Amino acid sequence: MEESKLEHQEMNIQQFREDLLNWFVEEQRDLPWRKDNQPYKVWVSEIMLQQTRVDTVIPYFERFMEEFPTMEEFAAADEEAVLKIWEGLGYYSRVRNLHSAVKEVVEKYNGIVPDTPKEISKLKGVGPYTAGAILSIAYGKPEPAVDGNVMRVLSRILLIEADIAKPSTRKIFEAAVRTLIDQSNPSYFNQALMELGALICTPTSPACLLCPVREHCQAYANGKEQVLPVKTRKKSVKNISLLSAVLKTADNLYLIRKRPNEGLLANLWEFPTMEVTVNKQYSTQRQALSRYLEQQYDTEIQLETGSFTHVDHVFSHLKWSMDVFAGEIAKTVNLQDGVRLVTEQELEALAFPVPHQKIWKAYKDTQKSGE
DNA sequence: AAGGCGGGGCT
DNA sequence: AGCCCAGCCTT
Repeated sequence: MEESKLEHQEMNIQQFREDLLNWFVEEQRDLPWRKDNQPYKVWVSEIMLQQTRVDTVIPYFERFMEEFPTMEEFAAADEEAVLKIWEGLGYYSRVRNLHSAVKEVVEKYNGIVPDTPKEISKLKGVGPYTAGAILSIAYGKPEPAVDGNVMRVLSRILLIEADIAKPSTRKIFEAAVRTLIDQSNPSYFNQALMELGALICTPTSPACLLCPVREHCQAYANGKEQVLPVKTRKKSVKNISLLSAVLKTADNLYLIRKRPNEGLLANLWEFPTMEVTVNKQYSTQRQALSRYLEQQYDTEIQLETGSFTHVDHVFSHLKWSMDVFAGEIAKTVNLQDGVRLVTEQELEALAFPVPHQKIWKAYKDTQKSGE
């Protein structure tokens, strides 16, 4: 910051705002959450957009608003419905926190989303970025909304070389935004910075020749747009080998279980699964899975000889490598808490993480081709 | 400050 | 095979 044009007052801030906003007025994308600025809609869209691309979010946002048009209706929903609407979107704690926070707004704030940084930041799942986004977009308040786009764009325009992977760096950019932000239209100013990051000032090969604020960009002037922002990289993911089973009773019911209420994929449903710690022989794996299932569910199980599918799935911090067996439950199951026997229709109405959706799809494909 | 927490689409 | 994405929470 010390060496930036911003502090030396060399930058024409008025002209920068005007160029940025004029571009946004002309070029902004037609997105479903831009039809109006209702705080509830802005809120839902901002939660969905955390670490998630616009194109991915669009259909989820449409379905969400169709199912839960008001905060009151969302607040009244049960958790299964809440998880189902989020199924496949990832980072499921987002929707658990959103549900909790919307209930709080309905109960304690008379259904009005708070409009101050202090109050809105207390809501679960509303961090510095989301607070600023809601306050500026829904309420027109001149608060910074610094996300990955904004840090990338401003690191280039202002030639800021701080490592954007560090949590503390965000404060530098918030300070910059407080100086730059257009007081008469903070909503468009914040959205324009993000839109510019998404459409022009992209992570690799930014389209500088099309950039509306190229004349204000210090990185472009110094040929540094390709080396900014500075970002240290994270280490690679851990591999985990799993064995799963699609188990069916003679009555065509499937055995599923609910994951623990915290941690990875909390409260989502899955097919019974065990982790394998060592690389064992094929038949031994099948035996290990069989023993695990019979002990776990106090029943007798006949697994088919070979696994019918293999599923690889990469998360942000680990990788699942799953071998999946089909089997029949020979005896009555002792149903513990969080374990259910369900029909196909019931199964498909519950929320499953994508790797287990892949298993189900592969299973149904084998049923189809096997007939 | 560092790591957990999804999933998909680029390069 | 990484990297990135309209981040937040816990430790």
